[in-house]
Amino acid sequence: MSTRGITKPKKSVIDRQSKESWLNAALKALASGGIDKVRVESLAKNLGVTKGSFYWHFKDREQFLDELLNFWAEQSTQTVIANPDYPTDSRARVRAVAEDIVRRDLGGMDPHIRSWTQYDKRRAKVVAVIDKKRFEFLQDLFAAAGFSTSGASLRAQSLYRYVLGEQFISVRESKSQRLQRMQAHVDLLLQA
Amino acid sequence: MSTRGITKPKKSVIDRQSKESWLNAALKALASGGIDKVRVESLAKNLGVTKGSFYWHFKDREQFLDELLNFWAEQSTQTVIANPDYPTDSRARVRAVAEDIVRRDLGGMDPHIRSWTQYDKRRAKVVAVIDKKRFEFLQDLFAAAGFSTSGASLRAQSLYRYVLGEQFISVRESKSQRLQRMQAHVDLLLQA
DNA sequence: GCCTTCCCATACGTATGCGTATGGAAGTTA
DNA sequence: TAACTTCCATACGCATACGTATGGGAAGGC
Repeated sequence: MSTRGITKPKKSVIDRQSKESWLNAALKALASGGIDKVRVESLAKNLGVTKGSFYWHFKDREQFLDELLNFWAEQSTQTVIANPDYPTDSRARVRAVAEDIVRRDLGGMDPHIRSWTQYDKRRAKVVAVIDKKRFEFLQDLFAAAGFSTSGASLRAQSLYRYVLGEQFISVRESKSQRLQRMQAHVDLLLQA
Repeated sequence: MSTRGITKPKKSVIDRQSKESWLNAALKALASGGIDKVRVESLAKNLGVTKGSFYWHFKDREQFLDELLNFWAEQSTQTVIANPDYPTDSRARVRAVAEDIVRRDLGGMDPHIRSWTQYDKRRAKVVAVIDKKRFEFLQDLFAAAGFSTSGASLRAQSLYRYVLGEQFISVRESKSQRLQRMQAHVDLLLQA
């Protein structure tokens, strides 16, 4: 995976960049101003190096953006599926997950990722895989809460669209407001 | 508004462009590949003219994009608020509107507009105004269906986020599937 | 038929950003 | 310490796209 092999981190006097530092800088730039702000010379400036470093670590910008997308995808699945201890009660679990999504702002990178990848079929497929994983996770939650397959599917879709849609609303509410809305929404989904 | 005054359309032999033809071409380009595909020389090629035309009609690209956003905003409010004959029964009206959103693909331009404007505070405000109008429209619908102010607000938010979220899901379903899901979702919202 | 206005073509200057070539400094190994 | 590897700086060529300057053709008024 890494070009550096399995050698130790190499603490050096001057700043040396790794692939990860470039990718993290890119994620930050992406979140701040979209994919248009992810420019090699701009990132280099932020990192305090020059393009020379970039083109040593990566072939070109295209390949770099591919790695960036995978970078997000890996983080994304980790934070959703592999998660801390949720309640054992199935309905309480649904609520806990929903609240966690708002509280820890999971999916906060989504609008930036989707705004970028929606016009690129190949990259959109990567996002589609994430969508599928997340959806199935939610569906299982609702299924465990006693809903039928179709009922759980409907509610999972509804919840997922709710989360996605929230990210794109231009008038952003406070976190507490969003949390309250989410709770009310989940109540609606769970009641029948 | 227009630079051409109130003179007649002037049918001429060769192709002459109006502001509207540029804006329509821009909307098409925007939908096809995002704001990055809205380039003056590219649009000119599509219209069969050169940049000379563009810079006669518009000051520069920035001002053009402002007009483009307003162009969308006007169309957007027209199609949502001023609408055909919906049922008089309040609950049936909610359903009809929801179905209409899917069927006529209202909000189909939204992902392109939002992906573009989300990093621009000034332009995001324009979108926020549209959000507000749409939301109040939906809230009134639910309020008329017998829900309290907060209950109608919650349901309007839920429905709006659902619609917004749907546009950004990478795995696009068929229109009939989406229609079915929407109906089920509205049923959930209306039942309590 | 001429002149004015409207609308566009052409050519140019400039800025940005990608990718490459090459040299060199820091760290590693022998 | 000499050779070698790793990582980056510098300088350059090139493509894209904006905006401007200028000229000119077409349509309508006189």
